[in-house]
Amino acid sequence: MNSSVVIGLSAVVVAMRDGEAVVLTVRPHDARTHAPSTLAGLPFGPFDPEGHRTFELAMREFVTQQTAFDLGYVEQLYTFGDKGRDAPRAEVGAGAARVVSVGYLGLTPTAVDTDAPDTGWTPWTRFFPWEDWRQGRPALLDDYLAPELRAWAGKDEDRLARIRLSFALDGARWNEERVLERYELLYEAGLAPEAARDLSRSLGGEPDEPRALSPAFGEPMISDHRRILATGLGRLRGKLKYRPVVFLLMPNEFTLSALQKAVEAIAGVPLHKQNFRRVVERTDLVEGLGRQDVETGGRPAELFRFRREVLTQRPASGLSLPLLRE
Amino acid sequence: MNSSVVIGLSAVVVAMRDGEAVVLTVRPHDARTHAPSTLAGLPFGPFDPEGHRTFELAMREFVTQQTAFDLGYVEQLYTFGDKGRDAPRAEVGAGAARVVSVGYLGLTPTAVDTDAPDTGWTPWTRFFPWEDWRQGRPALLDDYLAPELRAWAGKDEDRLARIRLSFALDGARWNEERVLERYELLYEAGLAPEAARDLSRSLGGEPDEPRALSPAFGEPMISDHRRILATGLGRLRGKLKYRPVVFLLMPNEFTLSALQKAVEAIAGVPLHKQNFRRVVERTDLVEGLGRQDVETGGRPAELFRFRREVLTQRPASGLSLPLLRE
DNA sequence: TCAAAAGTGTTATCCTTACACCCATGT
DNA sequence: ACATGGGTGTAAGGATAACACTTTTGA
Repeated sequence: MNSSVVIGLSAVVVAMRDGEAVVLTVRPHDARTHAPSTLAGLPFGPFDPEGHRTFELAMREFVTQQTAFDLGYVEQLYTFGDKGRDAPRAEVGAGAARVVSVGYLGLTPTAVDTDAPDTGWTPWTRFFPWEDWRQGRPALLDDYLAPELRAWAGKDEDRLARIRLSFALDGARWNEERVLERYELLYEAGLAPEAARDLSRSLGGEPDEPRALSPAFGEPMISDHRRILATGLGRLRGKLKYRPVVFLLMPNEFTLSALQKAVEAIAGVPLHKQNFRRVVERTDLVEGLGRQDVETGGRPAELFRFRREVLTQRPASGLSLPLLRE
Repeated sequence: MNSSVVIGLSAVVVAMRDGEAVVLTVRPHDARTHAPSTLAGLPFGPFDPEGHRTFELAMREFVTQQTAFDLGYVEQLYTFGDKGRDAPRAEVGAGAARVVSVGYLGLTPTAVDTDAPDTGWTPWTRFFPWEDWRQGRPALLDDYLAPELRAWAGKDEDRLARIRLSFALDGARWNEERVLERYELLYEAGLAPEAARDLSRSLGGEPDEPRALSPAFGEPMISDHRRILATGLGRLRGKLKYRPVVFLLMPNEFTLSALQKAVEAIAGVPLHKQNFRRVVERTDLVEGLGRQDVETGGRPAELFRFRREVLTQRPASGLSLPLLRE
């Protein structure tokens, strides 16, 4: 049989929904039983070398098909080609082909519900609960992750150093961008259910009963989708700081608090209110509209809009993150 | 015939050689005539879905095979899949397959000559002369590129804005990171010989006699290799600022001037000597060795080494670029 | 002694951080 | 009136940018 390569495209589509950052997820149906998968996945599909002129066009087509949803901003994330972590065959439906996944990041201001079945918006915190530091250092980090990671590392100094740096143990500073590094460590340590699954599949045996893991380790996803999601979140967190991408997630008019909430929801850290305002105003990226928001409580807030013009005028950087000390 | 996908891997391998930044290039032989190509290319090869476990391992194997050279640091750049810009079939040797190229960036401190035939180190300035602002704004920008680009844009305001921003026309500030954007604009405008070649190939005709272009437009490369190179240079320029990657290009011991020369050669901009020193010293990334360099002229300089330790201790950012005003 | 490159010192300015306080609305 | 969230002012500290100057070598 002629072994070949199949390219799978997956999308991390991010939006804001009442103050929370959410990703578009699907529950694909099993080829035999037609039951929807118990695990969530990202919208995905095979790339057709005949029909599709570029990856990006193919991407947009899939997402619209599967989710009845039109993508706005799109960028390529990474291409994964490791053996043993490819998408299950059934999902792509091509004989004995090796699957290579190209991940994409999409941002949209409208988290509209779709009629498409088994499609919905899920907060990313479900998949990476340890990444949310908005209420301070998450307790589950020290209670669940750290002990297991330390047990895995044993006396291996290299592993210990990686754990400390990635997960901010022993006084190391939290770096919110290293989402992928952290997920990969958990995977390597066998603390992601995906790891056991991939291993048993590559050995050709029946799937192991996955070790019972606390919800602290996050909800697993289909195939290598959690890895792609980690890549997307990390990229987005980095990009926030040097490109005005938050605005792609905001409606046309928004308050500064809503903007701050959005940045916090993505970056997963609490920000200093006054200093955040200053940062935003100094950059000239927004413009007050003079009008005010109908309130939820407290003094009404002024509405602002993103000054799209800046994009065509100067290189426009993003927003620095003025952290709020605990 | 069963149309399929072939994955091509290409490497942008960068090193320093007497103060210049150089990339590893090959001149592949024609399948029929066996004559080496007149155009330079990057080291590349097809990915074997059977034999290779990961892209990165495959990469390292190719580069070593083709150039008798071992890679150090490696990172993935981007995956290109556009129809019409794939590698010519002969190069990869697979029937009617669609070629997708995965580009990689490699950094090495030793620009050793290899015995491998038709392999060598080429300064990147040959391919992107407009990217070198070390001697001030390059004259060829205003003399050759700008007029042609403006002619192409005509009255199209969107194109004009892109040109102005990318190429720093009409008072816009030069942003050294946007290497790919600039190359893509030149390609789109038909000012890269590759564009005419790709167009004639996709129309199935005989290759057009490429329009005679001044050397100001840079030396073309095989396939989409100049695009991959542009991606690599842009990525490296960005990375300089937030990761200590320059040190991967330096020998174990170096002077601060040599370090500055290296940063300047990569970033393509002149830096302010005193302020550069301050930046380097403040970051604690280097350590004086007390010993001095045997000189080429002038006062001997102290030798420094990169403090590798920092990498395992804290997140370690790169070096800011204290620009030297003209 | 002079050119060339290494290396030091100092200042103004701007950005970040931190703290304290006032304002407008709903209940 | 008071709780809630919106919004302002200001001062300290650190980083950057710009300037001028001294030191050590080889020719």
